Amino acid sequence: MRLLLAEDEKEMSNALVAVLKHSNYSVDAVYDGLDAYNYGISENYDGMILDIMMPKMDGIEVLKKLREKGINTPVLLLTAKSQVSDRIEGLDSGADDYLTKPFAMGELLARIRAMTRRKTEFSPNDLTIGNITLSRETFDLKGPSGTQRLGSKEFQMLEMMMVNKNTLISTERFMERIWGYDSDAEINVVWVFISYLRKKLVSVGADVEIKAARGVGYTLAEKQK
Amino acid sequence: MRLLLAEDEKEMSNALVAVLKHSNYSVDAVYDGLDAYNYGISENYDGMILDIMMPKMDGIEVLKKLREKGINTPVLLLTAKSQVSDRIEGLDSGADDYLTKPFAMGELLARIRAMTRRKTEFSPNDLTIGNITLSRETFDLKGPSGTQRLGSKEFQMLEMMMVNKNTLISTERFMERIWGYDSDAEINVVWVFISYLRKKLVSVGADVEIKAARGVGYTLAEKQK
DNA sequence: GCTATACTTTAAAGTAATCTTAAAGTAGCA
DNA sequence: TGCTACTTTAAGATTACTTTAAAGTATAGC
Repeated sequence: MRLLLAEDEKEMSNALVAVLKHSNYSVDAVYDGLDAYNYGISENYDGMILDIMMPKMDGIEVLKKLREKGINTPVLLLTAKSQVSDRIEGLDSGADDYLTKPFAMGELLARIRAMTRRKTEFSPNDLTIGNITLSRETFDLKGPSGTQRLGSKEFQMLEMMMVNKNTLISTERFMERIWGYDSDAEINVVWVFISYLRKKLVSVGADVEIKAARGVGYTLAEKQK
Repeated sequence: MRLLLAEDEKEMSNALVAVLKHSNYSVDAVYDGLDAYNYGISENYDGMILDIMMPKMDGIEVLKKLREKGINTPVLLLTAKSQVSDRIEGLDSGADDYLTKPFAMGELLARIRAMTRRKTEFSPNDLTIGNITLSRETFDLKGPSGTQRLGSKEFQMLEMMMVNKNTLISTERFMERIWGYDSDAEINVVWVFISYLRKKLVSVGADVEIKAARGVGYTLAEKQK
């Protein structure tokens, strides 16, 4: 799960990023409303956390503009004021939830889970292609000859490929979506995980394979016989 | 037993929390309808006490929305008015009971007991999975090679896992449901109790085991042979 | 009200899974 | 043939979980 966090107070932001990463989210942090909008419009996120008070453009404004553009990523608003008017305006503008500062981290996590769950409720819990099934709940990859538990990175990569079956996914897209813009991981990480995935696919007896497209990226497709 | 109390008058709320905690309930207190809804939807409670007159969303509205979402936690409504119309609407909306202010604490406690009993009446007294049985009455865990008495925390954790056999339960969910939102216990408490439980499962000769899903949570499942 | 006991929590040290990097090997293509 | 892009392996660093021990709290029986 990839989240965008827009919060201008550095300390607050850093603390939140730490907690969110710990809870298995990939997080991109931005520090003003303009960046929030620019990042948000990429549709690379499963959820966004927007502070209302921010330089350049306030959170409600960002939200309105994104909704105008047809971006319906779930949004959780953070507000320092507990004023009802702000909240109502936020919810009217298409926010999915809001939280008043100060708040407990546990509550934030619960709200994020609820928010993204509502969204993903209709997307199936198990992905199936050929003779393999990937559980979004347990990260288990099942095939005719066994089950393998995938790590978080392996899971995210395979999930992307299964959702976009037969479609080419560029190495950069993997990096952006899974490691985030600000990651300094080498490109070669993607190659390594592709290798791990192929090994696990073979070990569960999959009839699908990951094909490389030289200079471009990877595709998941059923094996030819 | 975990209760949610939604009551906007601080003094009243504090008094109720004190009495309820004294009667061995874990209590989360919220002070408006929106929070009542947000907390209630987590399904972390064995019962909810909702004041009808509350800011942002009244108790009946909260109840209706929760029932719409399929949450059937028992609800006791508190009303200052003794108007019949309110009561009828409340009961129609899926409340299990109501109480008119002012009321005696003793009566409130009795109603809560009755309400939660009705609910748990139909859930079996013994949970069985594989070759182990957990008694909800005595907190005894029985297996082929012995019996172990579980502590309250151990019991609650194992109960959750047995009810949700083969389903992953996140560490956060354990924390929320057993320790509550406002607890400041470290996450590591969960790990410690998982360890105690595993030890007791082995000692009674269980053919089920608790599997960890790194970064996510735990699952109870029958052992592979 | 004291003491023994059981239960809960914290802390810390040990273990294992996962992630990242580096480096050596292989294949496609000019 | 040689360049580049990918593949694989292995080692190290990091993180997450497991276990143990000990300190803190609550409870029951005297």
